[in-house]
Amino acid sequence: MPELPEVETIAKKLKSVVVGRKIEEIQIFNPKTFQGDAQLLLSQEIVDVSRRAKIIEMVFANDYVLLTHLKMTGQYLFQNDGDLIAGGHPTNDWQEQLPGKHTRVQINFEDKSKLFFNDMRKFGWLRLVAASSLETVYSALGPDIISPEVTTDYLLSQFKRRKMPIKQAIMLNEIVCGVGNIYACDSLNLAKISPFRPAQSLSREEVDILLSSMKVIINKAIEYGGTTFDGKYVDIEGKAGSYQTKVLTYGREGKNCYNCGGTIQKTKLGGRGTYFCPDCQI
DNA sequence: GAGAGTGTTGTAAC
DNA sequence: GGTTACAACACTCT
Repeated sequence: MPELPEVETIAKKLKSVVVGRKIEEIQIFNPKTFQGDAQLLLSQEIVDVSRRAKIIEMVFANDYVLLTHLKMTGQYLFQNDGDLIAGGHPTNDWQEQLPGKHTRVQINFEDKSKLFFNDMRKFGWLRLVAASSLETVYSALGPDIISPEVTTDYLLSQFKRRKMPIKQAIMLNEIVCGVGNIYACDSLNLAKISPFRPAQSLSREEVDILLSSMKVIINKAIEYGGTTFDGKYVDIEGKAGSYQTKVLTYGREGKNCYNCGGTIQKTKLGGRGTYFCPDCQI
C-alpha cells in the first residue's frame, strides 16, 4: 500500500490539518515504533509537512523533524472534536475505535485534536531527528521518480552495471525512490518490457519508454489517491484510495492484458509477487 | 489447525 | 561490489 503516491497523498492531507497546531502530549504504545526523545516536541508547533522518498517529514518550530515511514501497514488518522474530519472510512474493526488495537503512537494537540499512528505489523517507525542531520538520513537514497533529476541518461548509467532483473532495479531505492511492487509491475506492462530482462540489456529507447511509463503510472496513482487492497490503506481522513480500480496488472492474474488482450500471469521474482503479460512484455 | 503468503527495507551473508 | 536471503511482525488465506 504505502508507495510514493500514497505517502504523497497522506503528506498533503496531513499538512492541511496539522500545520499550526501545537503538541500537548505524545503517547507511545509501542516503544520500538518511536525513536528519539518525544519530550522534545512538547509545546512545539508544526510548521510544515513534506515528503521525501516514502518518508513523511513533520517540521517543528524548534528545528526538529519528525520522520515517519509507514512501511507495510502504517497509517495516520486525524481526529477533531471526536469525529474523523471526513467520513467514509472503511469499517475495519481496527479503525472503529481510536486509539485502537493497532494504534502505536497518539499525538494530542493543545486544541484537543488528535493524530493517531496505526500500524498492524509494527514495521513502520517515527524518528525524531535534528534538521541538521537530515542529509545523513537521506544520503543512501536516489532521487524521487517524479523528480527532474531522473532522466534517461541517469537511468542508463545506473542500469549499465546491473545484471539484476529490470523490475528489481527500478525498485531499488539507491537508483530511484518511489517505485514499489505494484507500480513496478504496472510500469513494465505499460512499457511492454519483461520484468525478467537484465537491467543492462535495455536499449536507450526502452529506458526512455520505461521512464515515461513509470511517471505516467505514478502520477495516475497520485491522482486517484493511491491504492487500497483489503481496506488496508486509508488516507488520514480514513478514505480509501482508488487506484486499485485502475491497476493494469497487480492482482489481475488470469485477466486480460489491456495492451494486447493476452492473459496476465503471476510469478515470483526476487521474493516478490510479480504480475505481467507474457504476450506483449518482451 | 498448520503453514504459506503479504504492499517494505535494512542487514548480513554469499 | 553486486546480489540474495532473511528478519522485523500480525494477520488472512489455503
